[in-house]
Amino acid sequence: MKSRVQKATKALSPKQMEKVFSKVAEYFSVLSEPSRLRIMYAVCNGEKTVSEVVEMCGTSQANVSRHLMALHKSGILLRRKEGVTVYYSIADDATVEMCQTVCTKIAESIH
Amino acid sequence: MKSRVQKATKALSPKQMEKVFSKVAEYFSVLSEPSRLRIMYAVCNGEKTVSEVVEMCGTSQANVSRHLMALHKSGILLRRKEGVTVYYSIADDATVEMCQTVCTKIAESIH
DNA sequence: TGCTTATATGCAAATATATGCATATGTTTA
DNA sequence: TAAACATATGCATATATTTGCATATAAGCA
Repeated sequence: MKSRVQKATKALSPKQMEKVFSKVAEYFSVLSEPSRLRIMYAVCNGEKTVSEVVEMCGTSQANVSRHLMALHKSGILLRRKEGVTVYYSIADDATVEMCQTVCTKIAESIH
Repeated sequence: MKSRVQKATKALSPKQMEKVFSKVAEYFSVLSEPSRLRIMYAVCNGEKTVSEVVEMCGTSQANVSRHLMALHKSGILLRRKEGVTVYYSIADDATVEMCQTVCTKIAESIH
């Protein structure tokens, strides 16, 4: 009997597998920076403007902007422009839930 | 009412939060390389030796060894030595399930 | 002891990534 | 149109990461 992972990927050719691995790696890569996790934490309670995130995170505007853009380009955040202001929000709750699961597990192990 | 993420981290000081973010980032970082995901895929069906993984992945022995070690040090893989041979296996099914969830989502979006 | 096999590691080169600083873009208001 | 404000981006630099190659370590066997 095949494993769950094999089931999930059984229809894929080796070349397609490579593509999946590379995309999945990209996805995790976006979440592999403390600065971006801080930003995720700021945004995960509801839509925020760039300035709001800057204030919440205490990093430079340029940096926050770039990270928000990266999170958006990877599909993790939605981006909405209203006049001069740009709002970012969670695109997919699954990502937040995943982060929360990992955070909780690690937070517990810190005590 | 607080969000789930806030609940999960409400007891933590800013300094502890930083520590959590940095550890979580590290965790995702380990999964953010196609080579390591390939290795995870090779190992996720059951314990494998380094040589077996080398053969399955078609990468150099040095690389596979290093990646396996990284996965082990981050707590994702278990490591068991028997004579000259070293066996690696999944330490925590949660990680594999998470990878599988992400893989499936991305594999679907490839068609 | 010497040889073979399995695994790990040191080092250097190539490549990627994050950051700060300055500045561009684009929108609103006077 | 000019000035003010919000956001994005180009460039240089610092830092980290991956990889290949050679070699170390360590166990088993002749």
